[in-house]
Amino acid sequence: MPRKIRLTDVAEAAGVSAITVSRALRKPEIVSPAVRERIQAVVDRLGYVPDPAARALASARTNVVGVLIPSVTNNVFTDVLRGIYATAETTDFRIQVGNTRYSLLEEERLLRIFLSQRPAGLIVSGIDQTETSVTLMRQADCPIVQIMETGDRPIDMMVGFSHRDAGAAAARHMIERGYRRIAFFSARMDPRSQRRLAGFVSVVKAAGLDDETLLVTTPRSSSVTLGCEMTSELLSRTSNVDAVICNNDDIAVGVLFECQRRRIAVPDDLGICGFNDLEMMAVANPPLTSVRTHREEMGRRATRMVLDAIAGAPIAEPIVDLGFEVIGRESTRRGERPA
Amino acid sequence: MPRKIRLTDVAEAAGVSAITVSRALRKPEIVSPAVRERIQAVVDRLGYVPDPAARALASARTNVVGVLIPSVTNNVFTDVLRGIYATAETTDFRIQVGNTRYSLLEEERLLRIFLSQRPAGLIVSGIDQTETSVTLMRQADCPIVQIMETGDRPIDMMVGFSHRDAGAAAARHMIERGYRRIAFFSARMDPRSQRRLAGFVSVVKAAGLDDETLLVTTPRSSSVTLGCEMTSELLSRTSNVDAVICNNDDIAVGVLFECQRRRIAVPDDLGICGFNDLEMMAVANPPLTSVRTHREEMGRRATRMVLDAIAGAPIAEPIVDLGFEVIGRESTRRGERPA
DNA sequence: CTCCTAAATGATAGCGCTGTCATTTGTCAA
DNA sequence: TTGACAAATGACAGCGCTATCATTTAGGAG
Repeated sequence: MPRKIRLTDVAEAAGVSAITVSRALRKPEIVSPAVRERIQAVVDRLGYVPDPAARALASARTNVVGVLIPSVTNNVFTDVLRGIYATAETTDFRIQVGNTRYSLLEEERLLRIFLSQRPAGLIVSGIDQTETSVTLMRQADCPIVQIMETGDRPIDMMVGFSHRDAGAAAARHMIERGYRRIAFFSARMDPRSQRRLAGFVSVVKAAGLDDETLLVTTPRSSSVTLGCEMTSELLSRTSNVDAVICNNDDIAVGVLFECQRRRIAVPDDLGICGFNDLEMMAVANPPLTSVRTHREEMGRRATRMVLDAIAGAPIAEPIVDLGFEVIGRESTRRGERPA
Repeated sequence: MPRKIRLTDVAEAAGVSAITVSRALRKPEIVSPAVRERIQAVVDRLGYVPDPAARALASARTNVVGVLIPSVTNNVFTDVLRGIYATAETTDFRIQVGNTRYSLLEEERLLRIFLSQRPAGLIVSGIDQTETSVTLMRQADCPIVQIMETGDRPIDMMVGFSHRDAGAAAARHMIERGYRRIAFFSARMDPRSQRRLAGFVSVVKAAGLDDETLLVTTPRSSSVTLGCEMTSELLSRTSNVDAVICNNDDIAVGVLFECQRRRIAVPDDLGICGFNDLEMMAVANPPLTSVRTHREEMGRRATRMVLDAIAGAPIAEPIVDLGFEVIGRESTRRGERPA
């Protein structure tokens, strides 16, 4: 293995000082074009790659953008991650993912570790950090974007949407489509799920349609299986229900499968609405209504905001609301019959 | 923001030299118990966290384990990732994921970047790296585990299973269950998909059941939608088919939805078999047969192998075959009728 | 020409830690 | 008590880069 090429090797070969090479690489515009090109040629010829550890030590700043998410398997976050990776991979910045497993304390622990490494930027999920976490982040001198939801009082920047509004919109959709006995299925009550539920509740209450027996929740994480089980549980409790809003698409698919098994007609006997609008919703049988969210775009946007802030660009919008759309499909297209 | 606590701060407070603190943290056993405890107390009190950049620079070795995977959204890899994160998060090592997007050249590029950072270890997907990548990895002086599949000639270590055997086993299962006109649906023909197809082909050929018109492939990435479309395509081409083996579970679910729409009876008119045995397969209607693979365990195992090797432990088994199981469910449980 | 200013380049000193070798301390046999 | 050897600890240099300040060069104005 040939000895590692260092900055000084490049400098020597190009006939300039080390610091000039350093500058040519980091801020080309402050080096004269002639020198810049000569250096670039040598860099290419020798295959020089800067040592990130040395850079970090000397500049007290790494090229790492930390990302804290609650799950590395949940579709919602992997979609966001894809957007983050896609945006970061054309730059010199590396993404480092921390998995908080829906624990605010684990988030705090990871935050400490990340911050001790002087990250270039940080992307964290949600707006419900612990007091300590918030303090840590306020003291941090790197750009920070909170993703997944919006709120007032951002730590620095935010990209997301209102989960409360989304839950309310789903409820309104069901009511407009003629459903009256609307159940709500929710797994893993993370803060965002709770806000969607709150939005749902506020709407059904206002319409005089609220009924606590129609709420099914569990701390287990969401899955298709869970959708089946929740359906069974609800139906064992009451048959007086004509629709289900699911806090996640996989639950909705589970409800659909269970309905098929029990020969419950969707959408006539039971309307189904999911959340996130995963790809499969459109091709299910029948196609399932869902609330579309913009997960990949959220990742892209958040990353761009961090990178812009690192570059010192002024932040036009510190809070970006990406919105959502209720995509009404056949699963909530009820025939004309008494409500 | 209080000044960062350094090693020397701890050393001073504990009344020892810096190097002793360094040793107490990295190799506690070579420091006397009394001193070790005194140092640990000071570390806790001051909240000292070592600077990874300085460590990396001084020791020419980072605490980063690089992971190269083709996709950050594909379920298969996110499950593996979960195993990797779970195993790594109890250690001082950080995971850094590189997304090759199924491109061997991108993989090579990322490999160069990763290796230039002197990673503690590397986990790469598959066994089909470019010549250059292989050379780079052979020259690297860190442990490397290839995951997802097995083969002879590992670069260093391997954890996976034989995709060819898995494809063959699925084919055998269908034949045993009485299917004779067995189609094969495959998206994104990555090397592993191709090997599963090859295993399938070898079995149907041996049984005299091979028919090229029953092969449906596409470079598009797999999805439920794709399963629907492939079903339509196949049926527009021929109706002489009694089963489908899908190279991915989401395709299988798509086939199921399309069958439901077309009122094709599963399993009597068409048997369906997926691959990976995602959670939803067991609760679909009817439950879908699939080939179960051990993705999370693969991630855990690979990470443990890397960590053990870093720690200098002898490698008991450099090649670990995790196997697979055909989980026969109702979707391939055909009633008694002429084949 | 000279002087002044800005642009370009360089010299120097670390960043916080660990590798290496040197020194001190402790233990035990003779 | 002494010497030999291992265990424990320390001194020092330097990993590869960049921040900071110093110096040189270029480009006009007068």
